[in-house]
Amino acid sequence: MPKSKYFDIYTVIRRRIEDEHYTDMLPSENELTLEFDCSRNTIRRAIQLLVSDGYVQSIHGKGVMVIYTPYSKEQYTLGKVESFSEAAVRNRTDTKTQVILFSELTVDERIRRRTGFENGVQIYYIQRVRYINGEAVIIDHNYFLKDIVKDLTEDIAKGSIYDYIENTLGINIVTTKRVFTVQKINEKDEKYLNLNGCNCVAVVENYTYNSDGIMFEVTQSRHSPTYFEFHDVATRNNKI
Amino acid sequence: MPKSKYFDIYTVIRRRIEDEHYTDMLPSENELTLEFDCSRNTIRRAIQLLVSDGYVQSIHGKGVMVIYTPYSKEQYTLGKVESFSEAAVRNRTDTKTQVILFSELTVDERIRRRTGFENGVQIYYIQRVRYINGEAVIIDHNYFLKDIVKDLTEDIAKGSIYDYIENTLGINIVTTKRVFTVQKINEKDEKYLNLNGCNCVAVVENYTYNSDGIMFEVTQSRHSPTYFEFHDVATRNNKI
DNA sequence: TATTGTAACATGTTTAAACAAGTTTGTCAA
DNA sequence: TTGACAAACTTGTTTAAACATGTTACAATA
Repeated sequence: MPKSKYFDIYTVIRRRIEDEHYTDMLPSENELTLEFDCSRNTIRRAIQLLVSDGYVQSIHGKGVMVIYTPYSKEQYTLGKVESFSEAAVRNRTDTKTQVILFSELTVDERIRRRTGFENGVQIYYIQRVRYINGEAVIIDHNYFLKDIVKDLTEDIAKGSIYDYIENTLGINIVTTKRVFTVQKINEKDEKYLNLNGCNCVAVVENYTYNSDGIMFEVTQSRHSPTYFEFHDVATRNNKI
Repeated sequence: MPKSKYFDIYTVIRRRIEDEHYTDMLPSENELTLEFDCSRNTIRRAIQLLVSDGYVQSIHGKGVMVIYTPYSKEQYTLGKVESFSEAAVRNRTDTKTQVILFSELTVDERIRRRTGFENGVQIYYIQRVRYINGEAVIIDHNYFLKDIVKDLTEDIAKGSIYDYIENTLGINIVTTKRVFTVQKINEKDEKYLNLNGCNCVAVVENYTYNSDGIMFEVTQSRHSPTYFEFHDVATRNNKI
């Protein structure tokens, strides 16, 4: 559904920045309004997206400055809400997934504390090892609400569960809350991951909400430090 | 400068969510428009900020759902663009800063590759150890453009450089790009930090831009895993 | 009873206009 | 030459209106 005008404009301008067509400043909002034949508000909305991507920065009274810098060496970047497979595809890497546990169970007190799901709810609990270029780099612990992610199978888990969720089930993923920590390795990390002598892993806890505002997934991803790299852009609200 | 209406409204609603005055859904945009005596657009702008905070999620045709969950155990959270001292103050922790290197130098090829600053530019290079509740938990390597961060002294570095930058120099920090990795410890980490047996540190590289769009600071913060916790909210753009 | 349709509500997109406020530049006066 | 000032730009905030689209609930219909 390529519906909205502002998103199309955003895409065009973003591409131009990546192609270094714009390097110093964007054309003024009025000029862009003329080029894209739309209102100033629509242009401003597109620019807002570029700001939150860290591509440009608006300067009151002067214009919109391009601050985009292409990343060079990254191997694996979770930029937005994206799955392992998506990121791998984007980075054109060879990937494989090994399911080491596929279970269905009922949330008890221990799992409730870990995930935030309510006691008594039915869930899938899956453990998977992720390989990039033949190296084991991530162990995922997935908890899915059975009510929402219906009829999950081990076979699906071998591929992309996100693809199944979005394209087969038609669930929209809207918000993801993440918590990053660094933790000492446990036995499974040691058994499966290529750790290169590290005794710690990068841990990303994901809490994913669908378009009904229901948190239907909790995932803990334990990354071998070697391949872990995460990018983020923050903009400050300068008002009191 | 508490100028804008939408930001005030955002602050009020955010407070109400934190106080659990709103738990399931926000009032509709039309109701909020009446209460705050403003246009619908202004309400929508306030809600937009709450969405990017991960406090609420809009559901087309239904309403705006509250998905706020208070954090419980966090010790140290860099939620936005905030300095060590700010975060510490927010979390009401005892902090101390020890300056272990204060130098002024010219960017050479090695520093250029590390920071992205141009060759020949004058910078401050500072190393600092940060203590929380008496424990050494972070080593900061700061690089500041001398042209912009003028007259920095070791004395200022002992306190909050960000306070000096913002309040004394009047520089506005707008955008920060961050890269997270996990790296093996080096000699300085081992010498200064409380590592609790970990042989890795959480590394956050900060690239900070002022309101002129100039990147004037590059900082590498090396965190002891024990105290490191980072929160993030991502929202997905569902358009093609 | 079950289904359909519709009205009333919700958020999403787009336009237009007006004014506020910061920056740049050229002109005019000292 | 220098300084002051105003005009012409820039982005920032706010309002108003119209229409699109998704959801809910209720009433009419089969």
